[in-house]
Amino acid sequence: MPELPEVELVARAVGAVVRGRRIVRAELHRAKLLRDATPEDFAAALQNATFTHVTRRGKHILLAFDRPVILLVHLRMTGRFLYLTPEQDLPKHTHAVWYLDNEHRLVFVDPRQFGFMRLATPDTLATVPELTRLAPEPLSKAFTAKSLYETLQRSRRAIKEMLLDQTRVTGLGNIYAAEALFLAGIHPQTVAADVPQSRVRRLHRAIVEVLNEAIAHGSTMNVDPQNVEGSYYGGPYENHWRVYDRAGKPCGVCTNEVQRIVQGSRSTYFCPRCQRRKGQRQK
DNA sequence: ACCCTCACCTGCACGC
DNA sequence: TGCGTGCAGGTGAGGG
Repeated sequence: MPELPEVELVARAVGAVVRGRRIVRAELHRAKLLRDATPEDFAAALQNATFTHVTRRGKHILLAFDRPVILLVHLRMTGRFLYLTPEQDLPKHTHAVWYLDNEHRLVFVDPRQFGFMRLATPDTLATVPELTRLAPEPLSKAFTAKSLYETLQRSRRAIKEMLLDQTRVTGLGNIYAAEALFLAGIHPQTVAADVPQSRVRRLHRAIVEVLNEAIAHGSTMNVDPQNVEGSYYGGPYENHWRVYDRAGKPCGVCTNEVQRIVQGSRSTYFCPRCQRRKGQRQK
């Protein structure tokens, strides 16, 4: 679910409420949530630890403490953090609970149970399997038009599928991959290696733009950990997408109908006029 | 090494 | 109202 911008906003929102808080007790209610460790390990590693900072790598959230422990969390499709007042009941699908020293609880809920956590240390973080193969952060200097071009040149896969591959480009998901391709005017089924360098430069700019735009527009309400029922994409900024989930609706640029196709068993949305295939010509 | 499909789960919107 | 169907924002294992 959440893609890089939402994960970034969740990390900031969680950090804002837990930084400096000590964990009185930590409970893992669903053992399988934690890879390679038990609920007992989880409780022992975090009891009496104080949160120091919350960061992000790709779509992973990294919780750091005043001891050499890093808790890595991936929300996948439906994982959420909530910050509960003492009066609030544990929501359905609560899989982890951190009892804080201010009587509040941080909880992790995940109806589809796709999310996961892993215990690491600052020293072993670089060797954590989920992180080792990730491409550079798209909002860092390491992500350049040149590096993107070189990556795309090495593959005959469709450009849209390449953008979803976290080992090639990190942070994009189904929504922002579609949005970036629209901004760059690239047909999603174009073979990655066939995208000319000038278009890749535009794509690079588009990726940075859609990610930054989403972070800037992300309403606090959407990611407020106290907003138990909230959706990452709901609220006042819902449906601001240019093509995603707009099949049959007019493109905002040319008024043609946005199309939905299936790639790798996932929906892709695009404007057939603004995103023509190489060799396709306007009628 | 690359590329493809399916599996992992629950919830929701839709049509009958 | 109730039930079946298809679909959902993300990977990762296992096959060719």
